[in-house]
Amino acid sequence: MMVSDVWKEYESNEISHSVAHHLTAIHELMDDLGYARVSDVARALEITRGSASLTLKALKARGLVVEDHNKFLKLSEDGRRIVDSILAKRAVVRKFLNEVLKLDEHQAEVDACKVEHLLSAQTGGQLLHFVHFLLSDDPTARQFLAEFWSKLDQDEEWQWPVQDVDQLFNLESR
Amino acid sequence: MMVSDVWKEYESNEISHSVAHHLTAIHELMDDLGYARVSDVARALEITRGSASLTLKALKARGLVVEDHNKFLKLSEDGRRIVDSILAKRAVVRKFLNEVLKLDEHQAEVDACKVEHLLSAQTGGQLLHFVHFLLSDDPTARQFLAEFWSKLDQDEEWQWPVQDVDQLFNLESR
DNA sequence: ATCAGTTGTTTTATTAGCAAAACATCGGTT
DNA sequence: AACCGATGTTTTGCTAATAAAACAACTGAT
Repeated sequence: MMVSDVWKEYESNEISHSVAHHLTAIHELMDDLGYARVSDVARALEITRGSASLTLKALKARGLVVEDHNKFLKLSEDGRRIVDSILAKRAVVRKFLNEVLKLDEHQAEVDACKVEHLLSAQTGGQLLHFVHFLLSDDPTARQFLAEFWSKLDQDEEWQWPVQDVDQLFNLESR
Repeated sequence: MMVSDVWKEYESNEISHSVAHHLTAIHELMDDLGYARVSDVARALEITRGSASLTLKALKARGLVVEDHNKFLKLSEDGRRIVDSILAKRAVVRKFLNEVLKLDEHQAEVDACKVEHLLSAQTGGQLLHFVHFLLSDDPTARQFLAEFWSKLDQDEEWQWPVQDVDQLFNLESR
């Protein structure tokens, strides 16, 4: 497959990492404080008020954030839907990394946070399906996980990156 | 968990999406053409020669790319290791998305391309373990996949994003 | 030998995202 | 009334990554 067709879709993503976190910050501030102003967002993200002011101005222009009569911020309907999808993806990725792949909580959180805004809705949905079944009471799922984890313990000396991924997977050479 | 601790690690990533693709472009051009010049990289990535020239100059300064006596580019030892780890992560993510979660090949390629440079080595390694076992001949793995896929077929009307992720996973509300 | 095409670089400009600093405003204290 | 602190905005400057355009150098064909 040609690379050039695919790689530019990264930039064409409508929700950048920064935007994703400005929006989720508003969401969490509403939960925690009951309100969210420019300064609160700036504090939550540990950036200056000036930076937050500019980014949030753009988000108001895009209709994702609305401003109260007294400078209080709120997510619009569109903004709320975006935050919901991002938090859902973050939750399912974090759960998969931590509870299935057994990565420590911090690493799972960091990696989930990095990819949450990049995964397609399809990918998020399928992953949710997968993790839900995998961590369910289904005996086949239980047995599979038990065997996987026991194999993990055996192979603890295993190192990344590998040279033989292609051989391992029998990948076509493109 | 506090968000502010985590979200800034995104920018602190030493390998940006752009850098990842400049490096892998050189790798693939060496395979396909036997050589890689600035113009070849620019063509492969569909950017201007000027842009490629500047980015590659920075990569030479970082020691990831070395230049021949006659403007021919090559990956350094460090550059080669980075490309290896990126391609390995891309391959395993693509395989997981396509062959396990049953996303179509294009979607799997796009999503893998987006996250390949962001995943930690640990995450890549664990995912490789997981996918390797999941797609092996092990009867438990086979049975698990068969049951998962049959459930997928049953739930085809399923929609993303969901409102009940928390309920589904019994997530703490932070 | 000239002319055309390719190549590589540099300069200028743009966008996103940040910091830093200056500025204005508002609210409460004294 | 004067002051202080918090808030919000704007301006300036920075970096990464791009485009566009100008320029220089090399190559090959006629």
